[in-house]
Amino acid sequence: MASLGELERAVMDLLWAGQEAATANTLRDLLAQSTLRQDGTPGHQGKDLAVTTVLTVLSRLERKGLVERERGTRPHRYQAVSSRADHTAELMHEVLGSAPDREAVLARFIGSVTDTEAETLRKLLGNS
Amino acid sequence: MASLGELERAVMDLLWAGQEAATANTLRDLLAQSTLRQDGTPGHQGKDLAVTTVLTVLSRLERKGLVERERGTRPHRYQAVSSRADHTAELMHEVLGSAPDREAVLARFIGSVTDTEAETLRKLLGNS
DNA sequence: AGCATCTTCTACGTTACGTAGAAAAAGTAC
DNA sequence: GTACTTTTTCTACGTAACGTAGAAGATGCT
Repeated sequence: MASLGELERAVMDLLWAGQEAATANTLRDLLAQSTLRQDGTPGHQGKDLAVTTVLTVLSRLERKGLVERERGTRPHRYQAVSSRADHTAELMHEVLGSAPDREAVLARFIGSVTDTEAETLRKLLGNS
Repeated sequence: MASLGELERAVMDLLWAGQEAATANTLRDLLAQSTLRQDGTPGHQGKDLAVTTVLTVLSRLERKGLVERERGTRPHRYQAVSSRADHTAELMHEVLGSAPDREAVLARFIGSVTDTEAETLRKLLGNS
């Protein structure tokens, strides 16, 4: 239950970016603007989608357990179930768990981590 | 370029398990036996597949850059391009890289790592 | 009751994957 | 080098996920 489609991903990115729950219409509007990230990387191209398209995607994301919907409010509001960091970390664990030789995988993983990241990891592992 | 299908995965597992390059026929035979892992987890059900099926999958894996084929020998021989550990670690990096807030992801990741793994990581990060 | 808004249903095109037969290519045995 | 065997390539079909959206149904305001 790992991979997201392009649009699904774009929607999740928006939900993760905004802190509050959003409506399908809001999301549709946001998706219409081409999003450039701070680093200049193009997040996704501005697509002019029908609201129903967004709703379909949201339903699918809900079914996948990534999105939660408030059915009480009139335009339903949607929000990510877990933060992007949580979700991504979970994914990483899934990937790690897919191999029987986890230690070996970790070794390779650490081998190609940036210096900064290594430093972060040391701190996180609580040893000076 | 991350996800593999069930059969593709089974084939990769066999290639990763065996050290030598294998032929499609060998793989077909191996796939015919239900594989149980040491921990009792069922690796995959023994499926009696046509050789052409295996060949198709191998071609696709080659196209994806996961498998290398020796065209010189008569029954072509196939082998994994990188070890499972390498491949998995690479995947983990891909996942990690998919988030803008890598540090945050790492924090969550470390947060749910087993004690043994944490120990391994400390050693790997080379600080006592 | 009628209208505007929102949601659900249904649907179609595309692509990945599991699966394999038909046909082509390559090597083997006379 | 012709016939046979083995192997590979081509082509193809069914299924499922995803992008996409119209039609129809539900909900609420006036």
